Amino acid sequence: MPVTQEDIAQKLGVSRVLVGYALNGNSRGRISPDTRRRIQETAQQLGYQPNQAARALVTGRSYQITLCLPALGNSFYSEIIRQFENLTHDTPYDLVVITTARFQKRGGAMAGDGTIIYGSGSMPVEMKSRPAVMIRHPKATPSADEDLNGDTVLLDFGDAAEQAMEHLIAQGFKRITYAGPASSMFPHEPRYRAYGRTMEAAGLEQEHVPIPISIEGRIREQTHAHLVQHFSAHGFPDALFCSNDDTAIGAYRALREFGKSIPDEVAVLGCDGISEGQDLTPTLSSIHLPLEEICRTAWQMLLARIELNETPPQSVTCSGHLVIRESSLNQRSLDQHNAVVKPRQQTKTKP
Amino acid sequence: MPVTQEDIAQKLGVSRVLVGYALNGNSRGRISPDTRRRIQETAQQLGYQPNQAARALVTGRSYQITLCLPALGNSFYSEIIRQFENLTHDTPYDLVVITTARFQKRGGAMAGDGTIIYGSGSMPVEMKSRPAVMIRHPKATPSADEDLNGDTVLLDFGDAAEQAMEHLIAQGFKRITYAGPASSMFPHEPRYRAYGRTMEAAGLEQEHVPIPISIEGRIREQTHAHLVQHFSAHGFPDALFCSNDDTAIGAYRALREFGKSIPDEVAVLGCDGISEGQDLTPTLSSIHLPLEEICRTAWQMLLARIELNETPPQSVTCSGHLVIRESSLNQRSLDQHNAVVKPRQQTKTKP
DNA sequence: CTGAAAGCGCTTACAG
DNA sequence: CTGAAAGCGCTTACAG
Repeated sequence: MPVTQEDIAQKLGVSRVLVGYALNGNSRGRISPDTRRRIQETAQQLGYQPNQAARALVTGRSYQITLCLPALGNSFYSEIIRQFENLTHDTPYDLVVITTARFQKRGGAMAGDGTIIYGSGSMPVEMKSRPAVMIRHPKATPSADEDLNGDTVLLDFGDAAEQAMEHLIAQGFKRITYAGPASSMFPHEPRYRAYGRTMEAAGLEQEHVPIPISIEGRIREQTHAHLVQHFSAHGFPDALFCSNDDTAIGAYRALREFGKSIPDEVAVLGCDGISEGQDLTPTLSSIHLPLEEICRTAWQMLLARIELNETPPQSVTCSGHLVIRESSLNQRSLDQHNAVVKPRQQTKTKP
Repeated sequence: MPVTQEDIAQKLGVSRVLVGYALNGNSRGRISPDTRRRIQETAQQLGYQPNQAARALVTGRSYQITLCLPALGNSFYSEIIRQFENLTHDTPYDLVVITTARFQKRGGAMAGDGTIIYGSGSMPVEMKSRPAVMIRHPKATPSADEDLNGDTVLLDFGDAAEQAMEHLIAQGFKRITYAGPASSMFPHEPRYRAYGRTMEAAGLEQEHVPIPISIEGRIREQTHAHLVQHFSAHGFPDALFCSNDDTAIGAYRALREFGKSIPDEVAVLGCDGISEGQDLTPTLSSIHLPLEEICRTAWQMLLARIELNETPPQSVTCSGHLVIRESSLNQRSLDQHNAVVKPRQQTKTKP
């Protein structure tokens, strides 16, 4: 059985309240230094650990923040966990990581002082009374976004997605395919919309490949499997515009399996800007999200909400920006790019 | 203010205990179906959420498992989180993710029902009384490993590391360098030891590159920076034996920057077997850890320990195995490998 | 079928 | 400088 303050009090023959004061130390001069020392020593020696549940019950604070993610099969989510873990560093908060599915099954009944929800859905009703902030993409309709029901960090891919598509078109690619989870294919979705508009403006034919994603698995594996089938049946596009980087990586796998080289035969452009992109060959062009800023903003909003629940719900928008690397370039651009970025590689001698 | 059972009881004019019974449902026929229904409806309508702290205090169970990791800057740790997240699926447990540094600062005072600690250190004294399992590498001395002070999943790289080194030597590489965090360089460390023994047996000169790692950063970035300096000063080895895959990926970056092609000019072999390895070019040879098995074993040990604290501490060993992909092959092996693994790529036409 | 009581371990205001 | 009391919200045995 764990040691309690009571145990320490009995052993020392003092009241159990005194022990509490001595251990927490916030009692200006109420306790003689000697008594305090004796109590602390005994606590140490008995291996006393405060019961967090009891403390949370009486203070109303657990010092836990729940981080609710759609799944863990996408690298991007790992980077989010890492960001929030960093943000806890100089705070007393711990991170409880949970999937959206479980969170909903639980009806939002969490032990934490607040919740950060990443996802495209809307805030669960249960959360409205508790501190929470959503990080999400725009909803199906613009009007739905106006309906703020809590603090929100809105992810905006719109401009960057247009730029990405214009870049692809400027490279001379004609058959450009949009690939991604089916959930990223609805009219108001910024990437989907940018794709549709630019393709139409350029007079090009659209081609959508919705990837069936099961939430337990890894996106890149599911994408790989699906694209292999798709390519077999429909041949290869000039370029692939992927709604996230894991999809793009799945596409790399599939294309490599067919012996198609990237980007000369098929160009690929991703979205999210996971750091793994720069370790791929070729390096992955992508729409980068300012992840550090996004997470820091959400964190600060949540902490403010926990401290004082007065202010009206806020919404902050964070925009992605296009980062062009190798995977989306035509042959000429690629040569130029290499001349600038990798002068040393030019001197490489093939055996 | 959150709604309590008391609020429901008052609104309905029943005792507050009755509400508790009605809501938890484990009172065989003690409550009339009608009353129960009314209570449940009111709870719903008031937005009642059980107070987890109160529940934990009285039951002595928080249904939280603390997962303690050295840091989050290594991809391998993300895969570990993912494994444990999967393991929680059909259980009532949530995962609290915490770094070792914080865990120690806290003196191990965690809210959870049990703790899983990944790392090479020893079990903190404070944990000995509470359910915990360590996943770790062998310690500095074999005798220290005998001293079981808790349930342990021991990671064994020994045989696989010998095989890896023999493979590298068989490929004809002479100057083989051992690179990795300084923490992976002590005499009894299986990889370090295997390296030393095989190099000595082959009459080759040893070369160690300890990478200075700060725990907040990402291993691959720190490795990259350090290896660029190292290569500038000492030139290039024939092969790099890295004590983890993130180090290997950092090496990829550095080598690429010098225009060195892998594996023809410098071969690379990693350790851990993160899934990202197969998306690299060339695909990464590595010592794969059976991560799913490791985590499942730790999870089951911990759950058993939480349910019944009787059995003596157990230790299970999980062994890594060598997976040879492209990055560690000499030119001839690589050609053979490609002929077998990627027949379609042979027909690829370079523009 | 229902109610009143005890207690989990802690913190915090209050009285000496 | 120290002690006794109240109460956080819940669960669980027990008495009607």
